[in-house]
Amino acid sequence: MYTIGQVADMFGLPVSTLRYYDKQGLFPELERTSGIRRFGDTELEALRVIECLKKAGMEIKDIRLFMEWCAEGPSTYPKRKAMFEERKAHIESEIANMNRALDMLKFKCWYYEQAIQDGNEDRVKALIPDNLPEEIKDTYDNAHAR
Amino acid sequence: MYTIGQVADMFGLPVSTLRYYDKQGLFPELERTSGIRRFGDTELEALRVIECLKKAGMEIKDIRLFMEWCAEGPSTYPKRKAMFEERKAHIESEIANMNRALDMLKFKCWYYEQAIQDGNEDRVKALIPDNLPEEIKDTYDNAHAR
DNA sequence: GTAATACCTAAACCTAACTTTAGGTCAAGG
DNA sequence: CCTTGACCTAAAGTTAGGTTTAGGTATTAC
Repeated sequence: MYTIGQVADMFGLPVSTLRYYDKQGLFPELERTSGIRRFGDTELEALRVIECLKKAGMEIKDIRLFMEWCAEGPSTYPKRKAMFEERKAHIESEIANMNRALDMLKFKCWYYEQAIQDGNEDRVKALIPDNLPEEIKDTYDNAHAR
Repeated sequence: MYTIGQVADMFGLPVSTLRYYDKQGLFPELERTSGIRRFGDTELEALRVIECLKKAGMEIKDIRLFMEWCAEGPSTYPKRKAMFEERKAHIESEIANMNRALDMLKFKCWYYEQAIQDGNEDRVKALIPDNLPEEIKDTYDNAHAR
């Protein structure tokens, strides 16, 4: 059994965050001795799950929901799977978006590299082909391939 | 020249958002006739830039900074490039993080798929190799490769 | 002539996930 | 005895990027 301060040190989290998680119902089994929180294995495991699911961009209310489903037993396997499938699809589309943004940024870096060399944007502007430079300028590769 | 409502329709943005951008100093050249905003080519171009940089996760204050640098001329090319380089590095590390989260989610989906088939988690738990199941369980591929 | 629109402002509200503050209990150390 | 430090609570504050509201003007439609 650990105090809140010990757990905070173990996980590198502020004490206030742990109290906040508790308030959000993320430690439903948490015990207290004369008002003081006592963190046991259940809570440490819960914290590991929380850290993991937060990395996947899950909101606290969803994490709580997931934990409730875990407590309910095997009948909630499909719900839990559906939650992760939905998260997976979401993350995949976010990754795709970020890759598009990344192409744009690569283009911008290349563009300013040229502009710095030339002292103006005239040549680099002329280099951009008119055919593909719409929104997402992955024009970088095109321009770069010259 | 367009009114705020026309621009809102053109970009599919709420009028309130355009007024908010204006308040944040994103249309420094914006003209008014008797109090009413008149959006010209400069502002439409600014909006295109804004949409583009927002997709790259840039904050409004950084977008404003970028626009100020653009107005200052060629001497700010290095600053602008540095800003994009920093963004690029940031996005790249975010993509790496999300790929790690994605591996975890794939594992979770696979895990619950097995659990649903078995009606319990006993077999699937036993399937997870002890060697690699630490934080980021890309164990999915390992377990799946059996 | 009045009702619906489109525009304007300032200021309050919203969400998420915390953090900070103010005020209080309790045990150990000097 | 009294100060320091760890714990507690409730409530207010923070941040970003808007959105909503309340209140006002001006034009157009019937």
